Amino acid sequence: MSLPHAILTALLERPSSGLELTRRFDRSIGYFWSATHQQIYRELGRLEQSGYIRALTSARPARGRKKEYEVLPAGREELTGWVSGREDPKPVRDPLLLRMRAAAVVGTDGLPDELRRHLALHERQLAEYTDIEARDFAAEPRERTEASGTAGRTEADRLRHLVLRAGMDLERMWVEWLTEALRGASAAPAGSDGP
Amino acid sequence: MSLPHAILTALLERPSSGLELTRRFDRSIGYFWSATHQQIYRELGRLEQSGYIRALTSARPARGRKKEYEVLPAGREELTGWVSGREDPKPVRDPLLLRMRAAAVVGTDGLPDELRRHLALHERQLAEYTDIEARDFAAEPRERTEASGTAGRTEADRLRHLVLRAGMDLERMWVEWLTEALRGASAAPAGSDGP
DNA sequence: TCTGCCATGTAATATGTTACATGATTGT
DNA sequence: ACAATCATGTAACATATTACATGGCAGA
Repeated sequence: MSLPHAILTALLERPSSGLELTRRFDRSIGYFWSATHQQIYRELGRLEQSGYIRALTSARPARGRKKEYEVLPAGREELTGWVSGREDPKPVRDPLLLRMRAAAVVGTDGLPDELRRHLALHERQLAEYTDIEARDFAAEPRERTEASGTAGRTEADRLRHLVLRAGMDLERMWVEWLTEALRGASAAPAGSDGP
Repeated sequence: MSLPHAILTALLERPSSGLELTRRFDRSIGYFWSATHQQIYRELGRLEQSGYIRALTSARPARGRKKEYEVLPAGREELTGWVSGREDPKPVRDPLLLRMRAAAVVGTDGLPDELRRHLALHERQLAEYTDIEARDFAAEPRERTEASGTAGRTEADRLRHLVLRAGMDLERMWVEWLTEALRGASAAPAGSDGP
């Protein structure tokens, strides 16, 4: 049940239309919660029906017309409740790990290439995050000098920075793990599960 | 499309009934690919219809009767092809990160407790993996001395060990990240997003 | 025979993915 | 007029989750 809350968060940060939301789910928000435009439109309809959000701009429900949404008080309450609630971390579900386990049974044919490919992808993602950090969180969290605006903004920045750091830590973890995995693989490139 | 391959892998490692598979998906395999018994039974039916697996034991299709499955050659081929194919890593999708981003907007009320709870869970999971490693992969991968059986078994062990290491690395990453997140949170325990 | 557990399954719902359809706007 | 693009949507399907139903078997 996270998609509606992801949308509420995005709309609180800035009221948007469906397509604008879709674009943001391809960038900042999408770095830790992805969604397609079909999901977003469907969910916008539900959120509106539940009284959590409201459409601005025009009373015409025309098809090709831009429709902006904003969050209503009930939506903000719902989100606040969700943030403070409990939700266990979901168990890992990673197809690549599954494929390695399968390779232990049917042989590693073609796997090393795939590992190299994934390594490159994760390195690229890490580089992207590093750029974002340099741009959006340049200095280290200074100890809240009087020059840094309201205390609220500082705390919000700390949280957003933490989220980005999690993304970076994850990418780094995969880069290191894949590097280690390939170190052993190069010695035995082909399938070698015996007869 | 990973669940059928997870099941094929599990059945190749050892022919099993649906319930036995369910149990294994709660332990070893479940550490990187979880599934409920409903998913498993449904998928077993499909795999049988596709000619990838076959039911052993008895011709009686009775309801409460145990039914063991084994993988057919076509199933092994399907799995081999999947291992060597391409599949991009899925973008991260983590509710906790989403909640932190939401907390940056609506306040961090109740979050630190939840972070502590997650920290404890990840520490426990890491400890469990550490136990498994000590039990199943005690010695470091010796350089394939003549005493270590067939070369194939050694390679398979290396792969299984790598998968476990990925799980450990992930847990460690979360433990460190949550610890860091909590270091800053204790100073400002309540919601503080300002007016 | 009753209780508890093993084992397999159905049904309903929620969520996510893929392909396609339709109208509006802008530039040529 | 036409093409390209913006913008919102429908439909069909695939996958995952939750709750419940049914039968078999073993022991008190």
